[in-house]
Amino acid sequence: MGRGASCSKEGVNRGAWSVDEDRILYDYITTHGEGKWGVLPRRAGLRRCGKSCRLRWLNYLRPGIKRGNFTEDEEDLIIRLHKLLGNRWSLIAGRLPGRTDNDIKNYWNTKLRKKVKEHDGEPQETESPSTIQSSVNASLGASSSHPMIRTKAKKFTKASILPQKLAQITKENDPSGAEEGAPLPSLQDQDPWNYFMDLDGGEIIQPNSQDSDYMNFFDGRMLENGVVRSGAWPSSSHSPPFKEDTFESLGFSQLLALDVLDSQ
DNA sequence: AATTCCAGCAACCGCCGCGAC
DNA sequence: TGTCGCGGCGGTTGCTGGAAT
Repeated sequence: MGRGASCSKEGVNRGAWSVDEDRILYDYITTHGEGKWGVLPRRAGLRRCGKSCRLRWLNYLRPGIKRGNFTEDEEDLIIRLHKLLGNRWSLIAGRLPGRTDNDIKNYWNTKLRKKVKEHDGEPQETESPSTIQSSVNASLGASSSHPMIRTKAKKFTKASILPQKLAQITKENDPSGAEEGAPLPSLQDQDPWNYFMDLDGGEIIQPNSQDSDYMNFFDGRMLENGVVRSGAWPSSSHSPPFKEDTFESLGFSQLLALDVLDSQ
């Protein structure tokens, strides 16, 4: 393979890691902690580049790594998350404890992609044509000849959701048809995935920006770590439609912002 | 038994964002 | 404000072992 500026020094081992190298790396990190990947190989006495050490640690040596077959639940979760997030492997991995992004990416490429492809090839009986992708495309005015868009998901620890949009989707998902001004129904007894699968990231979830109207609307009262804080809902008569721990129960400690690129 | 094919997986590459200076 | 280095991420490559021929 090619070069790699940070890994091009001569005398650097490449390829599969030996048991000794693993032991050295493991001992060093358990003693000194993660980070400082650039200087780690020299200090640890490894003839590897820092990136390689980081990858080896994160994908193989790190405690708590779950290896072996994926369960059906994990498969299902990956498929759902991939539908929602696309190839944001690190984010998907964050929702599957013990699984690494590389692991999930490989599993997707070798098994799930085919599985989903076969499934999608069958006639859709229940699924609405308004998939997430199409809704995003529609919001962008994208033509059908360019079904793929490039998205960039970013992590951020504070997020806001348009309350009007949440009220709308909450109302749409409420079969009883709550009246205007009535308290928003709780999602407690509903499948929260329904909401995530309908989310239009570019519309509901606030992209990274510090000076938008959304910020002003929320008057500085934000979701923190994806959790709606009590009292943060702008309308004093409405409780947040999401339970305090709704996101956390889904495994979401963070929300996502989808920045759509090449949108013109 | 030998060879070819292919799936699975570990590792690498290049790019990008972010913080430090 | 611009530059640089580091860390993180997604795409891709290439090795390995089992299945098929």
